[in-house]
Amino acid sequence: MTDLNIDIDRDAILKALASPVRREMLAWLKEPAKHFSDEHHPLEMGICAGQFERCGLSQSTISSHLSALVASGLVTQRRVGQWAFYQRNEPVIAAFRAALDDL
Amino acid sequence: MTDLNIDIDRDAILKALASPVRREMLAWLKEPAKHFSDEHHPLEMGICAGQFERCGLSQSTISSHLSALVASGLVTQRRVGQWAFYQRNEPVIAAFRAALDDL
DNA sequence: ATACCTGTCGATCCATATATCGACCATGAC
DNA sequence: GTCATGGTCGATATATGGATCGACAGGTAT
Repeated sequence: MTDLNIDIDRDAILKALASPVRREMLAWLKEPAKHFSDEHHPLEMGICAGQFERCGLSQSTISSHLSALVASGLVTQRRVGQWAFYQRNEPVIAAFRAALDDL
Repeated sequence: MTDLNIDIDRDAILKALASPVRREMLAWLKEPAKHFSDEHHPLEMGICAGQFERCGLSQSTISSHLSALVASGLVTQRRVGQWAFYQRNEPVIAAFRAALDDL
């Protein structure tokens, strides 16, 4: 089972979750196969930043949303060459959910 | 079986084979697993250009040898992002060997 | 009204692997 | 000798995805 005692940054996480766009991104990452189909990269690597352009926002806006998610710890980034792949960080998400009980 | 009637560029091929460096590169590509170990890319994609730096030549020299091999048709190039992967073009090699009988 | 924060954009910057360029040297043909 | 050719180099250019920057608009608090 996952460790719920990871130290998380509640502030950054809540700030990250404060935007509908970022919440939707996080949801997309939950089921990559359902929302993305990248013929160029296997899904196991995570979702390539460019794939998010489907949401209609500009590259720069997407990049900043993604970096907010990464900064919060909710999402991890993996760089491969010129690409950046993103995945949910489930342990952090679980720990955050657990921490909400202390509210 | 492979088709030996592919039209090949004898001139370019012989020019490519005229250099010991290029012949060695071609030989390395024959057994990728034996000569290369790239933890970053699966061997099935071919050999990444950067891997050839082991031969001690400069990047620019390597690049020009590789492009001569590609131009000759003996080798194929596959671009993936900022990388270029190379593989032997066995059908062309076979056709060339067959064509040598007409000398 | 002013100040502040967030989201957004276009433009620009950065990082990286590869490609091209210009110069030099050695060799062989003439 | 002169010339052309091929290999080599360092320096520079290219390409591309992503990151950062500066400006602007809308909302909210004071």
